[in-house]
Amino acid sequence: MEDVNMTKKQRAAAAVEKLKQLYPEAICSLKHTKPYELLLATRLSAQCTDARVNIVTKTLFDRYRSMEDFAAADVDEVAGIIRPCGLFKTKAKDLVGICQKLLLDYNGVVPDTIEELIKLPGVGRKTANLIVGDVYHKPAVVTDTHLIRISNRLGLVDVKEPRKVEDQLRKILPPEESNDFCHRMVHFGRDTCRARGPRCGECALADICKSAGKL
DNA sequence: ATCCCGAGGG
DNA sequence: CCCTCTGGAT
Repeated sequence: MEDVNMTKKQRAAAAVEKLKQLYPEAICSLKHTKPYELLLATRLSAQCTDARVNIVTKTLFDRYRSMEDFAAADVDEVAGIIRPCGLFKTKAKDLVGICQKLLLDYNGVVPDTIEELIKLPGVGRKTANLIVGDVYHKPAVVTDTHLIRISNRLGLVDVKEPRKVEDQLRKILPPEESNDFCHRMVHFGRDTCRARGPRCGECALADICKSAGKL
């Protein structure tokens, strides 16, 4: 059974190892060929499955082949293409605005810090962390809905606000492990530790989980 | 009905 | 803190 005396750091270390076994490769499931494409795909992923984002970006990245193409794009036309992803008016404005600002203020290079990335329209800390981690291979904590839910269930954190979850996880995760850990948590959340109906009976982390058998 | 790898504005 | 943006899958 779960050891109630485990510290959060010990629990985190155990979760890191178990998830490595479950998901040897920590894959980002958003298809892309360039950093700015990953940035746009991540913006599209809000309230939308990655599978659908990948269907839409296949058409989108074929229609607009460069940052310059996006910067000059008609927002309504972009909105028409990305409609199935939801929130399409805001997202369309953001995609065009992101590329315009990248060209104007960053010489067409996607910035490598959270502080600069969140200055781009529609880019918050979740998206910024994903870019910092996946493109620049720096320590990142990608606080998507899965990470927040599972971190609370496991007992790694005791807060819901994305910013606080990020800060608490930074304190207990080895920096070199945090990015892959976040990717694995997403897969774990889809497969086992689901929002509703978590499959505790077949969960490999039940023995280190604060909520095992209580959901 | 509720959820999906959110962000911005009030 | 709250609300809104939004379509699609379950």
